[in-house]
Amino acid sequence: MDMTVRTKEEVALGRLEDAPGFLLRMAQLKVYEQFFDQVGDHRIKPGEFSVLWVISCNPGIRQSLLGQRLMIKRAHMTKLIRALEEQELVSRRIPDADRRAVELSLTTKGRAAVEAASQWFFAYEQSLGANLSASERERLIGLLKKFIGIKATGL
Amino acid sequence: MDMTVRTKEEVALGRLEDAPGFLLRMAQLKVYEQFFDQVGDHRIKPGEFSVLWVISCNPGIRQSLLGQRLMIKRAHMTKLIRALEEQELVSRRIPDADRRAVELSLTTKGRAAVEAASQWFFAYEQSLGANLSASERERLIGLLKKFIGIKATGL
DNA sequence: TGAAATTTGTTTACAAGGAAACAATCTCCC
DNA sequence: GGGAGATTGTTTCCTTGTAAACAAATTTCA
Repeated sequence: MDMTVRTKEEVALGRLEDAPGFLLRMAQLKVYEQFFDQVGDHRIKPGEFSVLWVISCNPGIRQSLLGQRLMIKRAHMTKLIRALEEQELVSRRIPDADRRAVELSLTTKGRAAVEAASQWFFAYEQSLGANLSASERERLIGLLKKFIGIKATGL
Repeated sequence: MDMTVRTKEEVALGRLEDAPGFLLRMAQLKVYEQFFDQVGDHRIKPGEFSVLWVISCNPGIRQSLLGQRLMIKRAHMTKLIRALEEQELVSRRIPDADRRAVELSLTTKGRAAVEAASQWFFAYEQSLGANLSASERERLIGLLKKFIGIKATGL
């Protein structure tokens, strides 16, 4: 006799199976996996894209505010912005009103990069959740927005 | 006149606001933040707990299978298991049937640790999504399960 | 005013996690 | 049987992200 499990589907998860934190982690890992399958690695990564996108939506946004909104810690944001600056996608400006702060904008090259990347980025986002029906997908998006505290319109 | 945003809520996200991959990332970051606020850092981390828990649900499970189920890469699993072994929570056994493989079980100490940790772990999981109604929370759990490919019972 | 406390960003040192190359073992198929 | 190829786990190196200490500027408030 042999009690050991053999396939991934046979592995018992017990109560973990209904734990939202665990499920969110698994969902995010699956999304990342799908990203590398689909988009490959020779382009802007999702994290970088979100930073560029939000700067393009909010020109002159302060680094600290951008970090708060995207839940990126200050130390990491410094590195991200430096990397984007070295690629000449982002420009930094110290405002006179507060000389500790940094205001971020896209360069011309940065705007072009966001324009190009948003094509495949949103196509990839659209492809996520293909195993859900359209209404389930909408409902998931609405619930996630509410979960993280973005006003869920309608739902 | 001054066009710059000042508070987190004013930051425009544009189309990103409806991108499931982005929302999942934000949700997971929020969960992690809440974990450290609530549980503190002097205990087992969520990732470690999930490994211990799944071993306890599937005694003798092979390392590779555990990794597949929890979407943990082999290289990282090696480190995790070694750390747990050094804490004498997990024991490794090379089966005769396949001497490449490793079968994992909990030690007595490991079983006690899971028993104790599951108290606060599931309480913490229960506290997630407190800003959702009970039915919304259930629906979110069901949709996440379907999203990641665990059979969603009912929903 | 002017010292104490706060905010903003940077630096440094570290933890979590992944990719690629590797060694050992096992499976397949001639 | 025995080689080609696949699987399993480990090691090494690298990327991503965090924590803590710090410097500079700003705000608070006696």
